[in-house]
Amino acid sequence: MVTIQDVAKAAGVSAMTVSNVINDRPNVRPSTREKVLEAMARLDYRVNVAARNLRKGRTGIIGLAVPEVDSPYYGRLAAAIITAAQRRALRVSIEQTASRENELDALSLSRNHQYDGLILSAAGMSQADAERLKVEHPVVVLGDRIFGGPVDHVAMPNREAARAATCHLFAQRCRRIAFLCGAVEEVNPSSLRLAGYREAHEAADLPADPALVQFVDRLGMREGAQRAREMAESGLDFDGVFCVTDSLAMGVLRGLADSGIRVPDQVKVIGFDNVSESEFLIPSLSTVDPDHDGMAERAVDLLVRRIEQTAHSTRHRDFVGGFSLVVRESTRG
Amino acid sequence: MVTIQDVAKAAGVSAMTVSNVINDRPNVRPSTREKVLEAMARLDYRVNVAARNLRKGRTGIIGLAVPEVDSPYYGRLAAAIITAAQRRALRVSIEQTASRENELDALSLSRNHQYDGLILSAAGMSQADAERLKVEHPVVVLGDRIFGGPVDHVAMPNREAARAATCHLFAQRCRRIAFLCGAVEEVNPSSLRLAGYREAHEAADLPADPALVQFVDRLGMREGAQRAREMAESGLDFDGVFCVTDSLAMGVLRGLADSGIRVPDQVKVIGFDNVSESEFLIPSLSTVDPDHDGMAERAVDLLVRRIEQTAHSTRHRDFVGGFSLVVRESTRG
DNA sequence: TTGTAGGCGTTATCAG
DNA sequence: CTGATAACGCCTACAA
Repeated sequence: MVTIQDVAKAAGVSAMTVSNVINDRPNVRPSTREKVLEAMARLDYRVNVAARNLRKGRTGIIGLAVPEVDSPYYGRLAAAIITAAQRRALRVSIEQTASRENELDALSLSRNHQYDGLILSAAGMSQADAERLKVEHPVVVLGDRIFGGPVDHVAMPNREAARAATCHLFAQRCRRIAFLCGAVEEVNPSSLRLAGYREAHEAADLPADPALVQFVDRLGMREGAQRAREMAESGLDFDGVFCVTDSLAMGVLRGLADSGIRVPDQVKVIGFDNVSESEFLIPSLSTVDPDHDGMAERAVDLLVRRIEQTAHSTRHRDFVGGFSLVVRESTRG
Repeated sequence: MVTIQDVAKAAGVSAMTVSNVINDRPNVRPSTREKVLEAMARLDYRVNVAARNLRKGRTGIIGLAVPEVDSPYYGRLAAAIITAAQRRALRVSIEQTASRENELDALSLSRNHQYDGLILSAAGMSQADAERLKVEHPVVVLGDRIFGGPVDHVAMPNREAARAATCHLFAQRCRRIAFLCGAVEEVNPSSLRLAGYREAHEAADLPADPALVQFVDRLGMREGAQRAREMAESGLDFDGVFCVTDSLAMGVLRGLADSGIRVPDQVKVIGFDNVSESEFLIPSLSTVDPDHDGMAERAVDLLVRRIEQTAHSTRHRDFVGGFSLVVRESTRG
C-alpha cells in the first residue's frame, strides 16, 4: 500500500505538504504542488479513508434505515436520498430494518461512529420508543410516528393529502367511499390518512359509514386484491375506494376486475404515493403525489446541519412535505 | 467520547483486557469480564469503528454500484444483496451510477479503502473498459457485459431464459413474435436475449422476420407503451411480444390496450424479471423469473472470498444463475 | 491471565 | 511556504 509518506519521500517533501496538496489547501508553491501531484500519479496513491476518518472523527457516510428497499415506495425514497446525499459528497449505507428491533439496532450503529448520522424511516417504532432516540448523534426521523420527539423530523402531508383525495372522489360524485388501510395506531400513515378522510366527510357534511373503513394486515398488492374481492362478494355498498398506498390500490384494481366490477364506471379508485407504475396500469391510477424529492432533500439537509453543528441545540424541527393530486383514469367520469 | 482506555481505568484493568472482552476472546477470567462489561455499560462505551478499521485494514462495508435503486429490477437486486450481506455481518453502501463514468468512479472509491470490496452492476461499461477492472481490490461484476475479464462475474441466464420464453409463445400458437429490446451491443441483456429468441426460432424451424425486432431507447414503461401503439398503428403483423424487461412489458400491455388490442386473445405478451407487480396487472403478466436471490448470494459469496484470500489468485469465475418461467394470463389460451 | 509498547495513515498545531 | 511532532482509538506482539 502506498502511503502519504511514500509520496512525500518520492517528491522530496514532507508528508504534511502532501496532505496539503491532497486537501487543496492554499500556501503550497505551485512548483511544489506539481512535484507532489506527479509523485502521487506515478505511485498511484490513494488516500486511506479509514485513517482520515479516525483523525477527523467523520466517516462521510450516512446511514439510511428503511424497512425494505424492494418496494416501490421505499425504493423511490432511497433513490431520492442517495441523490440528495451525493450532491453533498456523502455516501449512503442502507440498512434493511424490517422490524422495530432492527430500527433500534440501526440507532446504535450510528452511535458506533460507523455513520456520521442516520436517517431513520421509522415504520415500526412508536412514540414509546422515542426516548431511545435521545442520542447525542445526529438522527433525522422520516415518517409519521414520532412527533415532538427529541429529534428532527420530516413527515408526509398525510392528513391534508388524504383530505384532498377524498374531496376529489366526492367531486366525482362518489358518496360511499371505502377507506382501505393498515392497522391504525396512535400516529401512523393509516391513522393520519384516516383522519383526513374523515375531515373531508365532515367538511362535505356527508356521514362516513364506519363499515366502509377496511383494514388489511400488510399494505401489499396481494392483500389489496383479496380484500377488494371480499368487499365485492360481501355485498358491501361502495362507489369509491381510497387506498393508503398505490401498492394496495394496484391490488384493488386487480381484485375488482376479478369480481367483474368496472373501474371507474362502477367504482372509482385512488391511491397514495404516485409510484411510477401507476401511470401505466389499466386503468391508470389516480393518486396522491407526495414531494419525495423535497422531503429527501430536507431530511439530508437537516441531518447535515446536525452533523456540522458542534453545540447540540435542543430545538428540533418538524417539517411536513408538500403534495399534489394526480388525476388519471381510475377516477374519471 | 468514551474510549477503551476510559473503560479500562473505570474497571481497574488494562486496555488490552477490555479489548479481549469486546472481541470475545478466551483467557479472560469471568470475574474480570464482569467488571469490564459493567464498566462498559456504565460509561455507555461504543467501539470506534474508524479506529478498528484503520488497524485491521477492513471496513466491514461493501459497495454496491447500480444504475438506479428506484427501479423494480435494481431495487429487487439491491434488496437481495443487502440481505445476503447482512447474513455475513457486512453493510452495503449503495452508489447510484447512472453513467459509465460513475461506474468507473465507484471502482476507485473501492480502491480508496472505503469499501472492502465492490459489487458492480455494470450497465454502461463495455468490454473495452474491462481493463480498468484490473484492480488489486476485490470486485465482482454483476451483469452481462464483461465475460472472461479479469474479475469474478455473476450473470443472468439470458440466452437460455429467452429461448424458453420464446418456445413458450410458440407453444401458445404464436407464429409472429415481436421482440422488444434496447440497443444491442456486443454483449448486453438485449443482445443475449435476442440470441435466445433467434435460437428458439431455429430450433422450431420457423423463420424470424427481422421486422419483428423492435428497439427502444430506454427499457421503461413509457417507451414500451409508445412503441406498442406504434406497432399496432403501423399495421405490423404480430401475435406475440417478448419484452426484455417487465417494465417494458407493462408499458406494452398499456399501449396495446390503448390501441384496442386484446391480450391474450389477439396478442400474447411475456416479460423478463418477474417484478412483484407483474402478478397483479390486468392481465397478469407471464414472465421469466431469474433466481435473483441465488445470484445475489453468489455474488456476495464470491466477493467475500476475494476479500478473505490474501494471495491474489488470477483464476476468475463466471457464474450463470438459474431461472424459471412463470405463466400467467398474458400468454394463456 | 493481564499489562506494556508501538504503530496503522492521516492531519492539526506550531515552529522554522 | 514547509516540516517535525503528536495525536486520533484500537489491536497485536511480546513480556510479565
